[in-house]
Amino acid sequence: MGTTGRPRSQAAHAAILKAALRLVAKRGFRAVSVNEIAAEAGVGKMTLYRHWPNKATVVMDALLELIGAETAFPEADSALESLRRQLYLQAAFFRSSRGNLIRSLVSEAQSDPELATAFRDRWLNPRREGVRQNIQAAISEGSLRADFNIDTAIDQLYGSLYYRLLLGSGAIDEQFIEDTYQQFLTGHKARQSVRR
Amino acid sequence: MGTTGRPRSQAAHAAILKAALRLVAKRGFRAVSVNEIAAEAGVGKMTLYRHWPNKATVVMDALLELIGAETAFPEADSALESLRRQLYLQAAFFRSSRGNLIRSLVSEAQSDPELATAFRDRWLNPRREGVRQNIQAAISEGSLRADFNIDTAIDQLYGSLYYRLLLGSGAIDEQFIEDTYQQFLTGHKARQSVRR
Amino acid sequence: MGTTGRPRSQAAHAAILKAALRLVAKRGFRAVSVNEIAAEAGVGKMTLYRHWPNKATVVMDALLELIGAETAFPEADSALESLRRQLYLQAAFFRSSRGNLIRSLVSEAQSDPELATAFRDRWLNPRREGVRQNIQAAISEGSLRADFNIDTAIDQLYGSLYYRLLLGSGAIDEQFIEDTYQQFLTGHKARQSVRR
Amino acid sequence: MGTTGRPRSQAAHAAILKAALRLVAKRGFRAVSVNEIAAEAGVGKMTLYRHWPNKATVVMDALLELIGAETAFPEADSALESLRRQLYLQAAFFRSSRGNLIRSLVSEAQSDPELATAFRDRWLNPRREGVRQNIQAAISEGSLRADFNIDTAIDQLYGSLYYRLLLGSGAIDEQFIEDTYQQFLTGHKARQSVRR
DNA sequence: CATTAATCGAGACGGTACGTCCAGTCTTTAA
DNA sequence: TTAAAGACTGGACGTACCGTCTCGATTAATG
Repeated sequence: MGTTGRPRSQAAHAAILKAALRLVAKRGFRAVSVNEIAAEAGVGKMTLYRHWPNKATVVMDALLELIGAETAFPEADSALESLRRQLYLQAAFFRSSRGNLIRSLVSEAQSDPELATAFRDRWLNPRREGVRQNIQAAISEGSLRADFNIDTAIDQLYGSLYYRLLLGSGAIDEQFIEDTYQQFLTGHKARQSVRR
Repeated sequence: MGTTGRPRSQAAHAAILKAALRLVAKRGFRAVSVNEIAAEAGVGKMTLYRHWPNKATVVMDALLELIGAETAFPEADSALESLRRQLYLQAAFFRSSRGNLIRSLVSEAQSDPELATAFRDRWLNPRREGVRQNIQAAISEGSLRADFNIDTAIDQLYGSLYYRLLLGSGAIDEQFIEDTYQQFLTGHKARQSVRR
Repeated sequence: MGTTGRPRSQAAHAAILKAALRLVAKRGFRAVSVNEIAAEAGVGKMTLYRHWPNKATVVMDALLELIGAETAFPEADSALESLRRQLYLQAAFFRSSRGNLIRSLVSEAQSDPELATAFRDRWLNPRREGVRQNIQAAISEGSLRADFNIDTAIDQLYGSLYYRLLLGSGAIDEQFIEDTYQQFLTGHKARQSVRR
Repeated sequence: MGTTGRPRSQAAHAAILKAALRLVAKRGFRAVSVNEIAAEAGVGKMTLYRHWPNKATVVMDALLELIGAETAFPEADSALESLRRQLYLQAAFFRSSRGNLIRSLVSEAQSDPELATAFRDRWLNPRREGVRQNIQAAISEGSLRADFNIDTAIDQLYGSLYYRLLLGSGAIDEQFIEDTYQQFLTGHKARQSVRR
């Protein structure tokens, strides 16, 4: 009777994501074909398309499932310190070959509105939400002022990281991150003393 | 010496740039084919490929030759005011359909290192240089401090604009620009009073 | 082994041959593009190139698969009579629009050695072999002498048909065929009387 | 009358024909581009097109002007012997690399009716006329019968040469030519004794 | 001897076809 | 049923070459 071969499916799912991650991180989205991803995963092309509607979505999921946790908010003594450490984490991620996934997806999103929406909804906004909560915690802690537009602040904080990732105008190194963090702090810290 | 033979047609050159600009601004880079650009320009495909090595460089040149001057630095009473107005100008450009050229080129540059280099050398860096000179003028005028990394400051200033253009996380409206400018000012103004 | 995967579509194969035959017979080889053949067949260009390496081999196969049988040897009371009838058959074929296929292939073969070989091996030689066997049968029947070079005789017999097809120096009509046949007979018949 | 201006260069004319002959004989018509011919002749492409309307016509003229005389009728004691020697001459020409000119022109003529007409009118028919006159001389001399269709006889005589040239079914060697000549003789000689 | 006007070499032009490539869909056999 | 394999349609790409056009520079015959 016909209930065979199902457990293979999850293995295929994982293998495809892993292959996509590896190939795109190494060679970039455009240089990698769907056939290659399927072959690298030891899978038929149809299996890939049964799980995802197109190449971009595979890479999107690879990003979320395999390295989404890499940029989670680290624990720290204060909300501000947590924010700062996350900035360093994000920078390390952008510097690594995995930064290619972000570059690829942003690139494709320019001509694929659905991907753009998915990238915002599934990658960008969750991370922004984390930042927002952290900022609000810092406000509650009295470290930051309360009278600024948080969305704009987040754009200013992370915009320069994406800028350097996508435009390659400079290294995303510790000095750059520290300067960026300090600039954010200068603009938004509460009037009285803020440690560090 | 290349002094013989029929000279390259400036009319064809210009027609191709104009067609590329129009089509890419309207429909986006990927949706426009080289054939379409050539047809729209009333030109053979080989002529296009004789003038440029690929579609991306055509659009690059269209950006530089046709709208490069649009974002030049406007005159103003002070260096700071000039900087602020240029920010508004850039924002207006990004909001317009021509913003598609920037989105397209940054997108393609992710998989085309030569284009990436060309975009930095021919578009980004000249504009950054303008900003840098303006900032230095503002420092000379005593409006800004002198002890910060100018490159980093420029990335913070323009990074959020490119971020919103490419990620679509929010409108590049006047409020956003004003906030961004003020944040820059807060972080870098000279200790004593700065108007506006 | 090549036992997996979707098999090549016989329908596409047949549709391409039919389209090629129709278009080339009507308009000639050079005037027909690969795109047209594919479109007429309702097929993607890649399918055509997956089945054949170029336009010429498609037409070659169309000739062989669709009209190869048209010039088969007809039954007759004697070997000589069979030979004569085949000559008439070939002439009718050359006069028809399908003669364009032969003209096209011979034309292309002048600049395509592989095609030339294929045309000889797959079209010319099998037919020559048929003629040779027929001639040998006629020799056995005592209608023809046995002391002539058969290859040369075949060239003399069919050469003038191809000559008129390719050079257009005169009609390939019944009179011409009859004269050609009689000339062959005069030169090669057995010494004693052979009627017609 | 507009008889002023720089006269056309006879040197250029000759150089082009010579280049065309050399290149086409060596590499074939299709493999040689007009640019190459012009370059080889040390001439601009426009000069070539001012003298001839297209590539095929150049080669046609090269054939006629440079090697037309090669196949002229040789003197001989009898009309028949002259005919036979011309056959050997033609065969030698076909065997040489210059046979490529004939192959090229016949090939192109299949898709170029004007060229086909020109080839018949300027190459084929003059030679056929020579053969016809020779045959008629042989008839007058009493060596050949008078009751056959001369055009058909010519086709039979030369058809097999063109056949071997174009189809490559066998060598155009002395044996072949001799057999072909004898076959013609057998079919058309006068009833009484004919020498050789 | 200067003028004149068509020619010259060089090479860009419009147009058309070619053969390649890949995305996303479909179709077979095997398990 | 689902998987792997790979053929399918569709459409863009970049190349090649034809025959035409446009330069600045020649070159004979005319005036």
